Order: sequence, then C-alpha cells, then structure tokens
Amino acid sequence: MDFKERLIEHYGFTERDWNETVSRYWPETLPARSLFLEKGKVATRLAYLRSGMMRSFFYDDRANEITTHFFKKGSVVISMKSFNDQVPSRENIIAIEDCEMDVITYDRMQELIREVPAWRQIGKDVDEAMYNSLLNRSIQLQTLTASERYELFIKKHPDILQRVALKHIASYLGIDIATLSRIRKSI
Amino acid sequence: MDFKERLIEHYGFTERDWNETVSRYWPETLPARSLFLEKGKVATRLAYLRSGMMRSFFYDDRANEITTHFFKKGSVVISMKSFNDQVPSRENIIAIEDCEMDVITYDRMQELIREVPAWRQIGKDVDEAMYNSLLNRSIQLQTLTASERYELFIKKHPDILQRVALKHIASYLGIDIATLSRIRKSI
DNA sequence: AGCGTTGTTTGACAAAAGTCAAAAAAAGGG
DNA sequence: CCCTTTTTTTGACTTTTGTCAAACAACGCT
Repeated sequence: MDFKERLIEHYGFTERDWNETVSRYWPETLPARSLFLEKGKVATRLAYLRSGMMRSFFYDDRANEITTHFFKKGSVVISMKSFNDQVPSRENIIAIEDCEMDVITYDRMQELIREVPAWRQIGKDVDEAMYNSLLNRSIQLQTLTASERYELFIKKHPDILQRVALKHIASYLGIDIATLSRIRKSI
Repeated sequence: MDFKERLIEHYGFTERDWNETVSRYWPETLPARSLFLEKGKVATRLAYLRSGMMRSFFYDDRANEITTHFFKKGSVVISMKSFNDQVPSRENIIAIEDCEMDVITYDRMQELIREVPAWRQIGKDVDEAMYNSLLNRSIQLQTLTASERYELFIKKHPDILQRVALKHIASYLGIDIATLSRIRKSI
C-alpha cells in the first residue's frame, strides 16, 4: 500500500485533501554523508524518506558520536523537539546512504493542517509512534545486557545491520565498539 | 503560581474556560501502596497530582518490578499510550505515598477539548514534556555508567531519594540493588 | 512494643564490559 | 587500481557490574 492509499484508508482523505497535500511537499535528494539537520539550527523541514537511510546523533563530552535513531525508508525523518517547538536542535541528522525524500517545511505544514485537519491527527500519530519506539528502546537499555540488546537489534533490524557501520550500531546500543566486536564473534 | 494562574497566563484561559475545566475534574485520594492503574486495563483516567508520589512499573521475565517513571507532586499522572489510544496498559501505576489528586476521565477530557480548545494544546504539551524526559532518560542509560546515572539522579531528584525505596531507584536506573548499595558507599 | 515482612548492606566470587594499542580489513577518492 | 583513511578485530589487561547468600536494619501492622 503506498502513501496515498494509506491516507485515504486511514484518515479518510478525499481527492482534494490529497491535492492540497502533494502541492506542499516536494522531492529532494540528499547524498550520503551530508547533513539533513545540523545541531544548533531550527528544524524547518520534515521529510518522508522514500529511499536510503539516515541517522541522528550528537557528540558526548569526549567528542564521540552517539547515535540516537536510525531512519529507514518509509519513515518520517524529524527531530521532534526542534520541529514541533521550532527551537534549535540538539542533534544532527545525517544521510548514511544517498536518500530520496519528500520534504515539507514547518510553515507549509501549519497551512496544511488548516486546509486538511486530518494532518493534525497524522502529526499526533507520528509523534506517538516515535514516543513508543523510544519507550521500547529505553526499556531495553534499562533491562537488557549488551549482548541481549545486540541480538534483539539484529532480529528486529537485519536490514540496518547490513548497511550501517558497526560503530554506529554500537553507540546506538550503548556498547563499546571492541565489546560489540567480541559479542558478534561469540554468537 | 498555582494551576489556575498558569492556565490563564500560559493558555489565555478565561473565567468561563476555568469553570468548564473545574466542573469536569474532581478530587480523589489514593492511599500508599494502592494502584492508580493496573496492567491490562485501559487507562480511563488521568490525574493531576496535588500531593504524594507515584511510580509506574512492569514485571520483567523474572518477575522483578522494573520502575519506569516517578510522578511527583505537580505533575500529570498518565500512562500515555493507554490513555491516548484507549488500549490496555502494559504498566502499573502505584502510589508510593498517600496521594491527593484531581482526576478526569478520558470522555470528560474529550468534552473539555471541545468546550475549551486550549486543552488540546495542553494535552500536546504534556505529551511532549513526557517525550523529552524520556529522551533524556534514554540518553543517560545509553551513555552513562551506573554511578554516573546515580549521581545525576540524586542531583536532579534529591526529593525522590528521600522518599522512595532504593530498590525502585535501582531498577529505574537499571542497576542491581547490591551494586547501587556499593555505589552509595563509595561516594 | 513486638513480630513478621520487606528492604539494605556486605562478603566472596564470577561474569560482563571497557581501555589501550596494534594489526588487519574494508571503504572512499583520485 | 593504488593509496589513504576509516573501520573492525584482536590481545592483554583493568574496571565495572552482577550473583548468591547471609546478616543486618527498617517498616507496617496488630
């Protein structure tokens, strides 16, 4: 089911709603290793990721990159706090691979919500999905050992494993890269 | 600043808005060690905690209680997913001390949002505050050692430390109770 | 106040995870 | 394709954290 069908089925979109929507999004590409959002800047845009992969990260006190999220094809790329409140972002979002996306600005999104009220609900649902995934993640960090976290990760995200540097997965899981390497050998 | 003043100042409440609001909340008390919300049940209520303290928790595979959140005086007691989506809760919420609260049901809240649209924004703001606190928490679990997590916790929540069993703080921080006891001795 | 229950500390030990440094492997760019 | 840079693996070692069991302390209830 593609995006349009989902909007019609889930949110009762009419043909007009769809036209109001597509007229405010535009396609963009982002080459691998370039930033979608930079720390300190306000997130003015949100993207629907058609292909490729991104990750969000920040630097800890020793200047290590700490990865906080992976964005896969079909998901919404957003820094929730920065976009929703229009405040400077604390994290960077960077393309891991060449990406194709549909982009909308904050202002256009506000317009769209006025024109197509269902978008308010969609926004809420996106926020909620991100909250739930964060809740799962934090429970895992709280209760599982390093190898349990890794095994769960490869079970749930075999696709990410194939395409992302192990050091990013290690930092995402809160494991030292050398330790992760040994965990992988022992499985 | 009390609750009414905050609503007037922050959300532009009128006298009428305030009356619509208070008519839908009612005071309730909950004695220490009794449940505000039970796992498996739909969260039909939300509470503003006037006094006392609560915590949310679930059981892991070895039947240990895993504490996921502490609710202090002045905060909103809610199981976000269960209340917002009206689905069965995965967690319990229990009073740690005798609690006084102002309670509203999901249905009344929907009414209130229709009568006083600012409540939609308040709901969003509450959700967002919970998201941000969860994000901080998960970054801490991801990047800090057990003792760093504990030291940060006592710095940010000295009040909780005084009033809550250490084993709940230990499980909240993802630390074994014996290890926490040794960390405390070493500080 | 007394008693049973629950929570906390401690010791001895084991397991898990991190550190540092070097070597090996893989990836990126001309 | 080669060279440089980055990433991953590995070894030797240290530190951190967990486990189990027992002793001790605090708490809740009658």
